[in-house]
Amino acid sequence: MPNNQFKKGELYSFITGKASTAIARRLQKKFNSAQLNLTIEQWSVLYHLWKEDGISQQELCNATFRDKPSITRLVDNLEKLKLVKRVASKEDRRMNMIYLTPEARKMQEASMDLAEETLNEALTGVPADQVEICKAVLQIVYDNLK
Amino acid sequence: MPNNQFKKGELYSFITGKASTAIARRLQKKFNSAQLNLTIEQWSVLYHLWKEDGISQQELCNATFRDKPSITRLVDNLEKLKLVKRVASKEDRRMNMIYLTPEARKMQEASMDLAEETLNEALTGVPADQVEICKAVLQIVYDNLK
DNA sequence: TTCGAATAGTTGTTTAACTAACTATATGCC
DNA sequence: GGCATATAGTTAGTTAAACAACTATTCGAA
Repeated sequence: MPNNQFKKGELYSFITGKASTAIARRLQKKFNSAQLNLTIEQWSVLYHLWKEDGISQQELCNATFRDKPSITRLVDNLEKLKLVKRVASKEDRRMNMIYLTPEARKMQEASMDLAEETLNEALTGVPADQVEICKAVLQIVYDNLK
Repeated sequence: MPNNQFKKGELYSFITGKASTAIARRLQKKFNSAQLNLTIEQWSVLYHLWKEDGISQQELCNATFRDKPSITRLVDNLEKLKLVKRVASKEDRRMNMIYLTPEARKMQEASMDLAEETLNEALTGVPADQVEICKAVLQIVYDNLK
């Protein structure tokens, strides 16, 4: 049952997601200024590996909401940068387990600090309770469409 | 002055914008099913031209939050699809004024209906006042980073 | 009036998303 | 055991975003 909250005139910015692209753009510039040679997409993969590495590409697909070809290419590029290694699983030879290199571990703190800084800039002037509501709405939207 | 609303553990989904990509993906599938041979990015350009055509590429850049090369290529592809025409301005020969073709005008209603339907699906179960708060927050975020 | 700066748009390069088609390995059923 | 099916990952092709470098036209100030 549609709830018809949207009129045709206001569809645009919700669909095009200009806020999140602006955040990503700002963070990318901070990475460049800090000589962190990383794209936001590569960072988003490392983000999950910093929490736990030695996971399969399929698990990275689920964590980052990307399809398999996208992860194949991101891991390709991260491997070229010597930030991760593919290791064939012994239990299931179809799987590549992805491990961080020491260089990648060194980048965690600086890049997370820049991400936190970016979000604080983005959310300046927004009351904390509205941020919470916004996060909840975006989660519901994602779940509705999954 | 940062307001430190974010802990490091919850940065991810705000930056990666998974909700808006899910919406765009859903809408793209509806376009494909309806034989509307359009990408979401092409649609986002037509969206502004339906409101007013005969505008310059620069004006399309501002309206769609894209840079000039992106609009050049989107207009290239829309021209190949015979949905728009570039017409050199008589007052300022640097400018291309972009006009819709009759075929493009025919696509307005069906595509806007699908966009509205997609948003209603996305926002099922979200109270209207929370949608308003979320829209306001995303607008502030965009303005903060602009 | 002319020359430097600003503006409008294009082209080339890299990275990435998505789809479809593909290979290789594993699983499960007969 | 052998074959159909599912799963993990790769490759190819198209579209798009971001950035830098470029051309052409216009504007503005000495």
